[in-house]
Amino acid sequence: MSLENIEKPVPSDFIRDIVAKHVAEEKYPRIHTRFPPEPNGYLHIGHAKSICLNFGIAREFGGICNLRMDDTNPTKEEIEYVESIQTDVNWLIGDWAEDRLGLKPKGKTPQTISGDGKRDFIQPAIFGTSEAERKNSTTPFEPFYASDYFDQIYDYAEQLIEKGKAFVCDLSAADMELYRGAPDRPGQDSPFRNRSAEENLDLFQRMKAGEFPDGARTLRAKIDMASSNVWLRDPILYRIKHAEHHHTGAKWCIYPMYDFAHCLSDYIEGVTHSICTLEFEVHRPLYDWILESLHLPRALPKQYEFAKLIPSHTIVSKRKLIALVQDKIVTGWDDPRLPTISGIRRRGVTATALRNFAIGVGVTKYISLTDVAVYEHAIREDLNKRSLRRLAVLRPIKVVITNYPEGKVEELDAVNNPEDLNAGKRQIPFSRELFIERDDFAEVPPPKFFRLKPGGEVRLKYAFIIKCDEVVKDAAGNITELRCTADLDSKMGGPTAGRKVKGTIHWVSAAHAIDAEVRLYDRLFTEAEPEKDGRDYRTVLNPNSLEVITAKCEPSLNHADANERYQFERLAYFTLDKDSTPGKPVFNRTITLKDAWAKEAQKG
RNA sequence: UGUCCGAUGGUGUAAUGGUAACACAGCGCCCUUUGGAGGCGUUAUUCAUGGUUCGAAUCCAUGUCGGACAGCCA
Repeated sequence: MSLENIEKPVPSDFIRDIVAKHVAEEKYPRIHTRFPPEPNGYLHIGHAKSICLNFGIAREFGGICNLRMDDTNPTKEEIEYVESIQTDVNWLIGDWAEDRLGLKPKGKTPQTISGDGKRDFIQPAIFGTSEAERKNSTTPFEPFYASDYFDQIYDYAEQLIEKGKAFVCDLSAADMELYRGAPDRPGQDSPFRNRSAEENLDLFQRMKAGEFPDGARTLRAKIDMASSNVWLRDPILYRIKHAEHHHTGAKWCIYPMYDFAHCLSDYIEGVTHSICTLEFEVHRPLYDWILESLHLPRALPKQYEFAKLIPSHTIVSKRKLIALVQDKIVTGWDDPRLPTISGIRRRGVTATALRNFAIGVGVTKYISLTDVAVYEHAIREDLNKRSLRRLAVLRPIKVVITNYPEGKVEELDAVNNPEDLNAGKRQIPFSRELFIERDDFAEVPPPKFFRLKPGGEVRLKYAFIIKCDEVVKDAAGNITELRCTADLDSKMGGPTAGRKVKGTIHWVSAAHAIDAEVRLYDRLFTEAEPEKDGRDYRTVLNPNSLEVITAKCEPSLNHADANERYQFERLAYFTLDKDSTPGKPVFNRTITLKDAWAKEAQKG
């Protein structure tokens, strides 16, 4: 079984309970969910939860999950985002749910079916393929687009007008706000509410034909201006926007609103369970009203809502993320400190780890703050199992082994991954002059310091036990070199190999070490809730969220593989960054190892 | 002073009228050629009040607190 396929027990939550019940009742021929982002920004960790929920359900119940661009507002959406969304979704679902991904042949628009003298629109999904198969296929696939249904949605709007359930309204935006009332105060009917179906049809067609400027008129549902639910107070279905659309070009100058387009898109695609976040709870009656008013021939989709993921020590709102990029607080959408999926990926977090986290937080209707420590645990748990161990010294100090011959080099065996012996071994060169970590030596050791100290002994990982004989300093009193003697019998297999010394430290041979740029990433914010009580998140930025250093690495790291994950022993997990060039590797620190000594040292 | 939704250890979730459990975090111990990983142990929980019931985290009522909703955004 591959690492990717090691999964936690199947989760259970209130939505899955509902789905399981529907499966038992055979309510639908097949469970069909969808993940419907608006292509107006990059996907982030919150979307990851939604992706895992929707694809997870498809996977557990033998269903399909469509990827759909919810692109009904041309002024906010761009192709760049459409592409990044596809990349991120494919990466996240990987071989976990790739065969549940519902797509369609490129360019395909809904079929029209006539039965009982009634039109019906259907946009079926193709699924059951792997990403590799799709790439090699002669027929290109693409995600679904709400904008592919503009003709059908327009048709539905006319049907509503004919039924007397929608009207063209000439109220200005300001007047409409006045007429809407407030949550605790009823609204008033629009003076245009009782236009005839013929007049409405004519006006709506002229809206489509481009006769009116932006904002001049809207198409509104005729529901109830006195409803306690503001979303039922004759909500806008269509607005005029003379704007080019990234997918439909200049074809339209009227665009449906989210509420009108979404439920109908779900219906056209045969979605059974339309899962969204809690803020849409109050929209649900409208979702149902539109579908029921149209008297559609097939089973209607139902909307279910869950609480979105709010991770601590970060921000997730699209607007704020854009600000971080624009203010150059981070380097771009894929900055490894960002909670965007592209940033998370670049940081070195695996799709498996992100999924385990996103699934592990559970699905409820309670709005909670998820401690970033839970996320970090999921990353470490995954990386511990898969990462290749390597020796690297971040902040070097020179050590000379005085009883080791000058010019001698020996290759020592080192295990690649103690958690997976199949990962094999490699050899590391050892010689007279080494680098060890500055923090691993203390001239005046604090209590419980297990590392190198004057007159003390420590184990060099995979090598000898050494003893510090002399501390060499420059004129300013800075330590420049440690002179040590090795117990030459103490290496693996040697007579004194079993000798117990309290500490084991990492090292590299000075002559053989390669330099690598290492980017040490940390949390972007120092506070769990950067914007708590309306505070400006800029006041709680972590000044140390990125530190760039040059590290001394064992030679094998010259051939580091971008698809691998590495643990620099005793330090942290790293992955190769895309900025690497041949001979000049750049490593990103994904997450530190747990550091029990740091905790202990803090107590003292 | 409207409608809807919610409340279980420090945090996040489970228990679907029948012993309040799991994970993270914390603390302690064991083990360790990573102060990692692993193992063992431990601290700590049902918003309040009333009701129904043999029995309530679960059902009902009232209250308290928190959230969502008044874009021609999604």
